[in-house]
Amino acid sequence: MGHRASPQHSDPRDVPVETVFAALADPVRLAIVRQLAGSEDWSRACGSFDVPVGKAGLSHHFTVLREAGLVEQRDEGARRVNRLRRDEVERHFPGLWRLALATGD
Amino acid sequence: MGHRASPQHSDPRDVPVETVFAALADPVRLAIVRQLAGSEDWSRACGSFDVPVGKAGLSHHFTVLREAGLVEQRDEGARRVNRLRRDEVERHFPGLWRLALATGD
DNA sequence: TAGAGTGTTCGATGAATTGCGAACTGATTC
DNA sequence: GAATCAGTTCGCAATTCATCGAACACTCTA
Repeated sequence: MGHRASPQHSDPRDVPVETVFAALADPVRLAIVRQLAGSEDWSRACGSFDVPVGKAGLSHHFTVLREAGLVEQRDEGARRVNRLRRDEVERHFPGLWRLALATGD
Repeated sequence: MGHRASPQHSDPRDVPVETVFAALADPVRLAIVRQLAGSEDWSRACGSFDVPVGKAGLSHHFTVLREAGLVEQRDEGARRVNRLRRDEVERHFPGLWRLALATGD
């Protein structure tokens, strides 16, 4: 029977810019966001990212990204798949993706 | 005799974007930056900002802002005056000021 | 030169963050 | 149904961060 509780999301319009900056200030979360940016929407499960933390830490980082309004998650069978909220975030924080995703060469 | 040691600055081009995000993720530092943005260059001494921290904390926050390449400081007599590095930062992190200075209404 | 003003540094403290392993839930597969 | 896979939650240790008061250094003024 039971469903799994759907993850709780924030609307980017309700998120203060400090929260967005704090979310992206962590190297693990920035790596997640960058890998997500190079992937198709809903194509990546949480465990599929190349980051140096265990799954408990990973779960925490996705919570932070969700609450910052940067990532959306959806359950798909046993897996939880992700997408970057490209358009909503770009509308409310124009230029943020350009900054966050720049390689910094 | 003795001079006072000039503050040490980072070139915005050498600063990773995580560091910039971390600097701006703190509400006190964001308030400083916003007040600085509304002031003429070199017109504001460190102690002139309306933020709810003592001077020890204030000194720390200015160090963080300097090392993030966001603020420049210069000694002027007994006072240390500040300016926002508007152009250099805008060149290397285009759109950052627009994000950081937006009122979020 | 004594005092006031401005800002830095030090040491301590408390809070928040990050990380891990273990136990747990739900979904899939055998 | 049993084993497995994906992810969450809990409890804990380690680290970092923000903050304060006190002591210090430097500059200006009286």
